[in-house]
Amino acid sequence: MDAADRPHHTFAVGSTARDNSTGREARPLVEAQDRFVAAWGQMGSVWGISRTMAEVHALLYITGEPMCTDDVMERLRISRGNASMSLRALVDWGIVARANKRGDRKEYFRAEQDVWTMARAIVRQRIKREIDPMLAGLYEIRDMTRPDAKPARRTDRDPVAEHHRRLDALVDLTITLQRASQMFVSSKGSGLRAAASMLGSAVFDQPSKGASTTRSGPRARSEPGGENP
Amino acid sequence: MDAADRPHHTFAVGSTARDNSTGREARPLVEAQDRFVAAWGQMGSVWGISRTMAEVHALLYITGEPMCTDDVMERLRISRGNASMSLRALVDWGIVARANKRGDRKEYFRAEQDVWTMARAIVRQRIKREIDPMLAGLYEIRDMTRPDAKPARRTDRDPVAEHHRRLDALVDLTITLQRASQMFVSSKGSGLRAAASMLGSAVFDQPSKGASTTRSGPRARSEPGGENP
DNA sequence: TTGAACTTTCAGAATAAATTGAAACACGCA
DNA sequence: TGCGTGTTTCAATTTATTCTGAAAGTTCAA
Repeated sequence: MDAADRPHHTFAVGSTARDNSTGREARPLVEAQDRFVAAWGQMGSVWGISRTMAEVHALLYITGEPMCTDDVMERLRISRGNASMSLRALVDWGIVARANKRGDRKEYFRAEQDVWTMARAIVRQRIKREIDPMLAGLYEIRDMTRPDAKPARRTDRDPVAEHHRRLDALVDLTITLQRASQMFVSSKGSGLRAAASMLGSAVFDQPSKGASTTRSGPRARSEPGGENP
Repeated sequence: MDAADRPHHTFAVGSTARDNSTGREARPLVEAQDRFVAAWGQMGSVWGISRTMAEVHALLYITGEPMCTDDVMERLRISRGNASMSLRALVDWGIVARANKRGDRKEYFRAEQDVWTMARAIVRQRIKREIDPMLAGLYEIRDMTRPDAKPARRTDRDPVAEHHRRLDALVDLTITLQRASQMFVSSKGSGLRAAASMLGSAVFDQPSKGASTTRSGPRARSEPGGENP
């Protein structure tokens, strides 16, 4: 189940085999581009953005050319509305920029070409859209039950206390993830790689007992582990 | 639009307010649990697993109790089939374990209670299901076009060369992500946090100018086992 | 081997999400 | 102002995903 899934994309190439400095390699190149577009689209649907939006991004990235709405519509065979929405969303995410060609009133769009900059923009958005709200939710839920003034009849097996402990553990995990991500976002160059190669395989780990539950305070930093696929 | 979305879950509590050592705090506790279940379910759909699967996991985690299929069905008001599938998937992911109660033929399930262990299991699966296949795909696509023996008429503006450069940059990013994730997976304790606090804020980044694109050769260690989600 | 107690499967139904296309909307210019 | 060009919106529709529930499958004790 790869590219064979959406035949209309995979082969939508035909007429689009446009001019290349050397006309020669054109067809295979375009086919490879389409394959990439399809693959990236799949990936997109796995990480929660619409398949089309990911495809539009893939197209802009892999060709490197600024394109206007019509170019995208034609190449991807999608409707004007869809193309417009997807482009706008990509601009919102900060991985595609508007660009104007002089003497042409149309708006063109070009994808960020540096993959690390792109990755940072994506992580930034995910912090904002996923991590932050999750954290807010966890706090709110935790506060639905009072820690219960009296430390429970018998100290053992207090369900509410355990419930709080579990939420706190999750809060702790989430905060760490948030900080690590923020650090990556504010890094320069290929931040993650530098960080990763620094840590010998040995450095990881530490006991880690009592989770920190308190809302703020400077702490961890590192790579977005498996965070943002 | 928070919990108000799915009224049937948010209020499915009624009869379920079961015995707690102290019957007192029961209702608020159960409500907080349901709220957590709903929140975690939302999150799940963002990261590509089904809402129900995430809800089942949330329930098992937040109660800390081993539960059988019927318990889950009743509490979440879902069908037997759905409960069964979700539980199995969670076991596959390695974040829920089967457990048996003596003198009871039913199968019980309990969620991993250590959040870091849980996070590692999740990252492990995502490497396998998302990163590895993506990497395999990128290599395959890159190989669709030959690097073109002759170094191009004019050295500048060779579309195929640029195409390769872009794919290589992505490969590089993906491999780094893969390695960082693998490192997290094989860490102990609260790996990420420990690692994070090690690196001063300064270490990040490195010039990384012309994108270290030359990766080529080594096929990385993906597991193109052909299988995907 | 039989059958009660559980679990898994899967076709169809229900639900959710993405897409289209045409109308409404901006903008700059003669 | 009125017009041509280009962009955005959104109700209706199409497509994809998830859920149900009953039937089929397992397992084990007797």
